[in-house]
Amino acid sequence: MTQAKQNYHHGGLRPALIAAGLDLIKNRAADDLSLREVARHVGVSATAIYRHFPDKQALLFALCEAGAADMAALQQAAVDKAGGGEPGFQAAGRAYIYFALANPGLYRLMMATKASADHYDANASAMEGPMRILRGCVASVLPGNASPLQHKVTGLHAWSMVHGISMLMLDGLVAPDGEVIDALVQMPIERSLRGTKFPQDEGL
Amino acid sequence: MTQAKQNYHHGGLRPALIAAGLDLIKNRAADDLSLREVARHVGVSATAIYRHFPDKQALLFALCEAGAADMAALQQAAVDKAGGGEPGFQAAGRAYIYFALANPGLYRLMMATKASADHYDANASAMEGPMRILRGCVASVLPGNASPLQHKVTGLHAWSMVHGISMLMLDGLVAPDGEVIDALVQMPIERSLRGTKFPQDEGL
DNA sequence: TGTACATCAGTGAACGCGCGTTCACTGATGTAC
DNA sequence: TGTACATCAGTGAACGCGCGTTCACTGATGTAC
Repeated sequence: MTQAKQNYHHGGLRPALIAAGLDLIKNRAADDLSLREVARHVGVSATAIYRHFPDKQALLFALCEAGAADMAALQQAAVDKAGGGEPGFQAAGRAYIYFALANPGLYRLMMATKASADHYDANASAMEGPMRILRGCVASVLPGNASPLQHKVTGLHAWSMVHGISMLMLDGLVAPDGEVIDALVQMPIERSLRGTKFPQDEGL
Repeated sequence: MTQAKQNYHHGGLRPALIAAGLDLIKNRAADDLSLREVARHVGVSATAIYRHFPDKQALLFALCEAGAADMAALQQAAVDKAGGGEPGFQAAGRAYIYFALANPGLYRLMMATKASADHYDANASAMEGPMRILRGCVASVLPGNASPLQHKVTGLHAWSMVHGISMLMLDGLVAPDGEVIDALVQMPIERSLRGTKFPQDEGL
């Protein structure tokens, strides 16, 4: 019986590290995560990580990508199940918030990690997936002749609101409450249905 | 000429420490701040701090209180200048966002420091001042017969939105833009003017 | 006004901690002949 | 199929860092007589 003296992973260490990182940070209150902790969790020496990631930032960025992919998938499923349109927009908002509430540390990390650190193209944000879904929802709800500014403001209205309420709840400043969440996620929709022009459009 | 061998502060070290802490953290990108750093900035040994604060959390909490007082004062001035009512509500929202953008590290600290740490009454949040102003604005804009739920949702709509857009801009996910800010801060007002009932009120 | 003394507000050295990262290494794998 | 060897994926020791906090201390202040 040969006892391996080295923890050989056959090239599968990278996914194992990512899985461990997600495991550790998901339900954490903060977005703190140390390399050594991840290595310990996998049962590997800390320095082994450097075979698969150039540095800590790279590992964290990989976690962000995995988190954003999860989130986007959940949102897309919610939109599809709701049948798109206004109910789809609401469902996407709810999915966003509930993802954040269910994955405090990971969500914080995703928002805190400047889309690029110093290693990546600044234009390639990990949040690209959720953002594309948001744009789709906005488009499905605004009238066909809506201006780019209307698209932009409606999207930011929705994003800032779901992000804001998620953070307030995660930080313990607002008690989590499904009724409140339901009421909030329809705000951008009500707004869009009125078709009001923005002040700028009226020259105010 | 007697050279003092000890940096004696005549009981004024505490305010000096708070001022130094604010000075250091205000324009920082993150909410990191070390005791030793504050002490260095004041020109005092790190351990001197323990004469005035039981521990680091206490110093940080003092910074939060000072920051929240600043913010509330700016908001109140904005409301007064705008003459209250709807313009006052908008002005308070703008003041909130611009405070956050102008004081990144401090604002983050204020929101991250769980209103209480382990040293304080969990009910006494440092954000009490700004929250009171928000409630006043909501009341001045809603009809007299508005339900408590309407007050709650309108307030949370506004708070989550200004908090959300502030964080998105601070985190570099959305480019700071006065036009967008102007458009967003009037969302809760437009909503309130419609006087629509909430789904729950209609039994939906 | 001068002096003795209690109290208070600083000091520097030290503790123990965990971190990210580097280094020279060793053992495992897979490939060419 | 067996062997020599290049490559690759791990290892443990060590570096230097800054941190929050404790400790026994000393020098400054203010007060009672």
